[in-house]
Amino acid sequence: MPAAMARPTIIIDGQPCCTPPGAPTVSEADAAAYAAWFKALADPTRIRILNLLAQSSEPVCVCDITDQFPLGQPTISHHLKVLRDVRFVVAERRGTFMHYQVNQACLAELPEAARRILN
Amino acid sequence: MPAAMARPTIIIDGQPCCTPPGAPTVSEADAAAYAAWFKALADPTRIRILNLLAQSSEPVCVCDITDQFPLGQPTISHHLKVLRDVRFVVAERRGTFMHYQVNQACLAELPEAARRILN
DNA sequence: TAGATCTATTGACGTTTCTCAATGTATGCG
DNA sequence: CGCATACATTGAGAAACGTCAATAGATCTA
Repeated sequence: MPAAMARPTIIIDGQPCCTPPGAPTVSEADAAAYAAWFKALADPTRIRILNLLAQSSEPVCVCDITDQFPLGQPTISHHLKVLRDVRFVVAERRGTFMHYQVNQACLAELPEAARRILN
Repeated sequence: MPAAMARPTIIIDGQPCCTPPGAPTVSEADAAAYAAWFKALADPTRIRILNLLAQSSEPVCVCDITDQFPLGQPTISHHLKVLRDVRFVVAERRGTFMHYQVNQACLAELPEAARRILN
């Protein structure tokens, strides 16, 4: 609130500044965790990688993902690591191939997070 | 897909590499737009600012927001601008005060975006 | 008009992010 | 074993981000 005066005395246009809000209900730790989730989604390529994986009923190998983007294999591998770190995708080996698929369970927690933030 | 061989001939552990996925259904433009939304949420402070605003039935002035965080006023102002730019919050003047509130309509589009990405 | 207050903008600095080229690792095959 | 293939990691460079101090703009009051 404005530091200069005690609150109830501030009147502007017949209205007080505002009733002071309480502290956020989401803790700093939770906010950091949610931000990490959203950060993983904050890149167009990762959005489209998720979209591509979500369309396939079977796990998809890295080379087939790479084929769909004008980016090098290390870059795709980097994005997949970001998505893996927040568990939005899971990987499985088959021979020399790595097969990726979306982790529905983890992504399903997003709306619940949004609800907690906005409640 | 692997460049070295034609697909049907690849057999590893009795399994082909994988059936090639189609292109992403989300366009580059849409992915960029969604990424911009998530980017606005990809910071703990902005998460908590939204959370704070969502708790208040009335619009909240900047000074009352600033009071809740160990950050300077320009930094809070910057975060509010980021949230304004994607319309997650709206602002209104009352005298010298700016009053912010969440834009429920805009935030309500997020689950729909998630559905389109993961469909 | 002059001063005070609230908020926004600018410029700078360090950190993080995205991308690529080069290299490393793991697995399978001959 | 040695080679080939698929993927991961490292390091570097450019761009974007978060933060602050300083300044500017906008509005009210006297």
